[in-house]
Amino acid sequence: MSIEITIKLNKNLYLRDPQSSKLGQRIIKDSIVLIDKIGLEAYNFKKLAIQIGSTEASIYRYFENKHVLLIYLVSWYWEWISYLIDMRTMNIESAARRLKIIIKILAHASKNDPAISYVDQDVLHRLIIAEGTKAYHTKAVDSENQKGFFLNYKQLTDKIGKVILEINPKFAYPNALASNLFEMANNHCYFAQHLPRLTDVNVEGDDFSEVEIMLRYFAFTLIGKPNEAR
Amino acid sequence: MSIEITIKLNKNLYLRDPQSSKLGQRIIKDSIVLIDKIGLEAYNFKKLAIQIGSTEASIYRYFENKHVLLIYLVSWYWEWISYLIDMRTMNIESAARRLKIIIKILAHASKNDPAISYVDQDVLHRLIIAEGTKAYHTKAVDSENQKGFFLNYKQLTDKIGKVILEINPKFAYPNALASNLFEMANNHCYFAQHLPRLTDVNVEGDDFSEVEIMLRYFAFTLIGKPNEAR
DNA sequence: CACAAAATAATAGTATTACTATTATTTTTT
DNA sequence: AAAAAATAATAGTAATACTATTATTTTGTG
Repeated sequence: MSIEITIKLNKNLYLRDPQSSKLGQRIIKDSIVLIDKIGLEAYNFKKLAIQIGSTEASIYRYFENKHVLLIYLVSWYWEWISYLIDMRTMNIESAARRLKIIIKILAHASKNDPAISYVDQDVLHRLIIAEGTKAYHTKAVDSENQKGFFLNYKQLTDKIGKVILEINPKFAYPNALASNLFEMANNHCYFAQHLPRLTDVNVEGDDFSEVEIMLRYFAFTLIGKPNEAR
Repeated sequence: MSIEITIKLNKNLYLRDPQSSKLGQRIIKDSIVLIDKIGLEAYNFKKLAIQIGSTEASIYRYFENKHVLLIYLVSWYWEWISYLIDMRTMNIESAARRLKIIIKILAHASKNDPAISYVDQDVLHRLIIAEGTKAYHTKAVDSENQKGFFLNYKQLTDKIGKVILEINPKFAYPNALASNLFEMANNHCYFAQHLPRLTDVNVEGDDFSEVEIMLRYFAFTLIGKPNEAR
């Protein structure tokens, strides 16, 4: 017996719910692994079909195309981070302490949560770092936004922004700082590994603690409670 | 009579120097316009060839593929920003004043400089905002990095980082802040226009002054000279 | 200015990609 | 056990991302 947590996403993101069947779950699971392995540009439904022993046509009955599938994966990540924040900040009075926990989650994306078996969260984290922003950097942002494709990111930003405002109700840029912490977390993990001159932090293996420390310094210095900065 | 400024880029970025011929210059000029218009994904050398009344094969003699061409355009932008920084901060003693000028340049990417006729800088700025990060978010980052494809970004980061250190030699994250100011400038222009809930700034038309004010606030608060923050 | 060399254009062709359609087979539901 | 739904197998199309070949035009040099 075990608890399965299911992340529910906007119905516009898929044609058939991939969580509702074995094949659907394999599409998600193996897409994450395959995109991580060969990159979004080289990835396609043909290769995925071969990987999971199915056919292109069957995959197309779940997702319109690989771009929407990417948005599905990214949304899944946004929603999962949101869930982790709720779990781990529950019952904590101090907003500053809650923000520290949030920053830890953003930087480490946490180790695999066995409650969600059909997604390898570490690999997904790598994928988000490498390909995440492509989800919303597209000519169709506005129409996709109208369909609610980016709602999970907005809600996550709201959530973090509200904690920031709790710490300092006069802070002028709660949402900008919130989304920037998310973007920075991903960017500086990537920079440390591939373009180290663009950052000052080191990442050894999957130890992102320097990123976490930097984000904490940035956040608390900006919000203006210097005594909380450590 | 007039002065023409030419931006020289890493020779690995092209097969034949596009600045050396009419056709090459049209490839650059029209690529910027076409990518801005239809987006990087829909853009290809066939459409570009039709646009400039040439052929695919001719374009392939200048650039290996559209990805490398994108890196060329982004490098051009990085180098141009570097040039603008040099020009406009020349002879200014105060590092803080120099940083303010840098932030203004990052946010506005300046209006068209008639000294460079074959690139529409406003359109290029839009392109960088929308597609810029795709240049280095690719499976081949490491090998492309070795070929020096991202040198201009690193040099720009260095340059800004040094000014930051001049203001506060004890600041621990000069390069991270530098690259983050660059990324934030682009991101928040984009967010304000397409995903406003991810930011707190407004952008009306091409007036990015709120982005500039926010970046100034972030930078000077972090660097730690609060009296300079305005 | 004439000729060689280089660049470009025209044309054609290939393998892969991003799909759609049709029908057969298997699985699920009732 | 029959009906409905999902999947697999197969085939096909238009577009993409190139490469190759040859003809034509432009440019550079003696």
